[in-house]
Amino acid sequence: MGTQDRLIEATRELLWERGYVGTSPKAIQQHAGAGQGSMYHHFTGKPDLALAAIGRTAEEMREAAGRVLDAPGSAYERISAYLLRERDVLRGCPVGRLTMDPEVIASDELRAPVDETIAWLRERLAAIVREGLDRGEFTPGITPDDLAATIVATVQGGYVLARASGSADAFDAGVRGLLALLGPPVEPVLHI
Amino acid sequence: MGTQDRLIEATRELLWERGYVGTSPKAIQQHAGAGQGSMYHHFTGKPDLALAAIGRTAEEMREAAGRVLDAPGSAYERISAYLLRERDVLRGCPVGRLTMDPEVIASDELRAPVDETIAWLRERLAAIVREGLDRGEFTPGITPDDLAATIVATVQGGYVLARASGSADAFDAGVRGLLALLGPPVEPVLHI
DNA sequence: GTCTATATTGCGATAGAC
DNA sequence: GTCTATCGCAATATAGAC
Repeated sequence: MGTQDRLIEATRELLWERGYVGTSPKAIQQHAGAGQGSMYHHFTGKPDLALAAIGRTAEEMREAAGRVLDAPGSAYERISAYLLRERDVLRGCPVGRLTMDPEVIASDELRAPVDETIAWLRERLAAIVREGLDRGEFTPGITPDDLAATIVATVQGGYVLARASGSADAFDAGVRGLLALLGPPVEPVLHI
Repeated sequence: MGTQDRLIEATRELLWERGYVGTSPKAIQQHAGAGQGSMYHHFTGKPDLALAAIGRTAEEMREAAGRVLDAPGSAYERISAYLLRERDVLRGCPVGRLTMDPEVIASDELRAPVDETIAWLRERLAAIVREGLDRGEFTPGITPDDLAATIVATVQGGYVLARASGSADAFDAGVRGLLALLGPPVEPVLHI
């Protein structure tokens, strides 16, 4: 891994842990084992470096979520797999946490990858809900876009509850509550 | 309003807007119209001031939520009123946003009021869900503590979606999705 | 209680040698 | 490409006059 990569990786870690306003160039350099000159050679400054880091994190998140959502199974099973997927709950979501950062929100450039990632996730889940509705898995009257927003919000809010209480239990409780409302999964009618 | 009060109010605003790591003593003094000496006379330093500010915000939030949750009506109606209560969606939750702050989470003193407020809210909602279950408003099999966590998570996560997209619509969508799963409210059996 | 002065450290970046 | 030197400014206080 080259110096440039190490700088990006260090920035990703620190943005996840401390956010944008809480992350200093010096801290990044120390984590990356790189000097000042090195950092300012590869990047124009902190915003440029953050943009590269956020972009990489967003891409990784889409890949990880995509793997779960693309797996075979009923709509309920795939949503359930997404909700129950392994997570570092107490660390929170490396993308979602950036929405609480005033400087990220103030910058269209930095906010864009955050917005796009969450929008992508909502659309992906809405499509799965639509499939489930077509197959009679969910009670009719459900609006796919709304339910998709609820699913993503439950996850993002679950991190808040977990970090407030200092325990991952709160996240799990929120997920169980949502799954209980969604299920138990109705056996689909077999079209033989 | 005395200088001490103005300092606390300024800190509350800035903590809400920028979080703990993003809020400097100098910014607090400027917002409060107070000098350095004044601030360090009334408070021992930034953590002390933040503690006073967070305490007041937490108290205010419990009062506001309590007013909605204590109103008369069915469990569904009270939960619905809580979810639909007026909010400054794009500003986020002044208590929940603190969970993303590394220095708040690292300090037991600063985290305590955050933890207690969210725990109080979850317990309050769980009690209402229990009432609703007793009256047959919800499908049996629902676990009150879990559903309470889902409700709070939907709100907290709704802020994340809204801030990511730059629009309150995402928050509303998440709430609609949850209400659709919870309802439509079944007419309770009348015990005449 | 509030003010100004001062101190130390870190932030965020530029310059120029190697 | 990486290093050290330097810069101007802000963070987070302390000291002591008024």
